[in-house]
Amino acid sequence: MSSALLADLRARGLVFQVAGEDELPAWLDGGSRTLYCGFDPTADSLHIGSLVPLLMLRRFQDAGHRPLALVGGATGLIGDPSFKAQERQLNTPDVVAGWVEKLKAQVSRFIDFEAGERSAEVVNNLDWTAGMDVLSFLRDVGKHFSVNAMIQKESVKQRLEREGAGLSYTEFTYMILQSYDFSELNRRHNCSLQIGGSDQWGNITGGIDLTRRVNGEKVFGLTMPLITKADGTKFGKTESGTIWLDARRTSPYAFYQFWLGTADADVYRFLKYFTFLPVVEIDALEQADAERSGRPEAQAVLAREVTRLVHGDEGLSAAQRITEALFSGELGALSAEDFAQLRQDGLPASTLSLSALPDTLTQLLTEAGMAASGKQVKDALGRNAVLVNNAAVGWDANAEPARVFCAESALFGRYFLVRLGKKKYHLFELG
RNA sequence: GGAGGGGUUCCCGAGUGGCCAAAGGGAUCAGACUGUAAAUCUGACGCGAAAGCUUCGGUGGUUCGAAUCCACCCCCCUCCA
Repeated sequence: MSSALLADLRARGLVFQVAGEDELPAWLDGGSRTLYCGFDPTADSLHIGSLVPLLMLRRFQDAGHRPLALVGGATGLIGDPSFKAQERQLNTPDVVAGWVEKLKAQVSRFIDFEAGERSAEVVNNLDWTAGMDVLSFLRDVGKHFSVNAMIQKESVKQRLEREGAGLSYTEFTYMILQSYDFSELNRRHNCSLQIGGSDQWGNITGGIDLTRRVNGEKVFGLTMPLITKADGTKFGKTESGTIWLDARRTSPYAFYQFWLGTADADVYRFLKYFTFLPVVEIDALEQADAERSGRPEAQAVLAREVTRLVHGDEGLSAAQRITEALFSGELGALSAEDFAQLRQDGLPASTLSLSALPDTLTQLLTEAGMAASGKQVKDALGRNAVLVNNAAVGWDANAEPARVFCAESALFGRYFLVRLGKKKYHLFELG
């Protein structure tokens, strides 16, 4: 059963490095095992960078194992230096504690807590570090670590070698804390496998070594590859910033759109990473797309699957509803109820008062958040890239917002759907 | 504690008295071409509709004029102790 899991993970390209490679398949096949992955609270929500590990926990659970999601209430107070170019600023304990609670809830949506023996659990490393005193830490944990070995780790090397950067003792200690987590989870929960992103390799092997020394236990590690894009730009960022898992930060519609915009060169790989679709199905889809000319179907499948995983069926249908309405080019087909629904569904929207319009369109659209500055709106207006209810508006109208936004041209007497560029929409409702 | 090197517009990085709102690259935004893809080409890119206003770690100073010179302060890095 479980060596089948490993084979599938490999086929998906999800296995980057394995510690204990020779024995891992047999160990997994030998029964229901406990594994963990850590998520540090660096914000009040995880972003899609955490999606691969989260789904990985689920993949293991579906294969009969027991996942622990560790939320780093302690490590989040320290900051992981791994492959970070600079020292990070510390957040206050109460802020981190608040984020821990948010992440707990978020993480919980991806794993099953009602699965009998393989039921998932959320743990917090603050539980076993908060009460520890410095001397115990130094004598019982720190003594097992060789600084000579620690400074050899790739993850901190650039910080140690690079001119203009540095590494505080605090962040340097991060590795020890995370290693201690592994040994504690091994002791408390018989957890014997840690998974994480490839940047976590140094921390994971540190934990493996410590667990062997203090518990005398052989434990395993597995890392997933860094998600890259074919064009070399960073995955997970877009014009409007990070793609978050929290619907309040990134609406299901924006989330769906993000995946829909995946490049052809990346989409089949992403399907393997981010969905539970069988590899053979994905390969078949790739084949079909290649044989057909024109637009591939893969992006739509990817967007649908991932949006459903993160936002559920409701989030998905809201996202699809908006997408359909906006990109079908048939605004006329929308009813007044549809507009109300779009706003409900998370289409960026705001209320407009005809009697209190700003002096210029640039002001109006900038304030609505459609562009970062008036210059961008100006540029768009000058290129006929602003459409109000599907009618192009030119730069000459900039000083006369009242001409564009008048009661007569409002759809259903109250709606203005403004499009800036190809993809940015904003709904104004008279109020 | 000592010596040296740094802090420039989102990032990297030029700029050492006026020609600097500040080269170049990246990112980003818009246009063309397309398939809400990529690549390519074009334009924008401190704020402002404009007049104009505000920037080069901070505070003062020199000067007709300072990112550039001076003083003090803050922060970072390297080496020595």
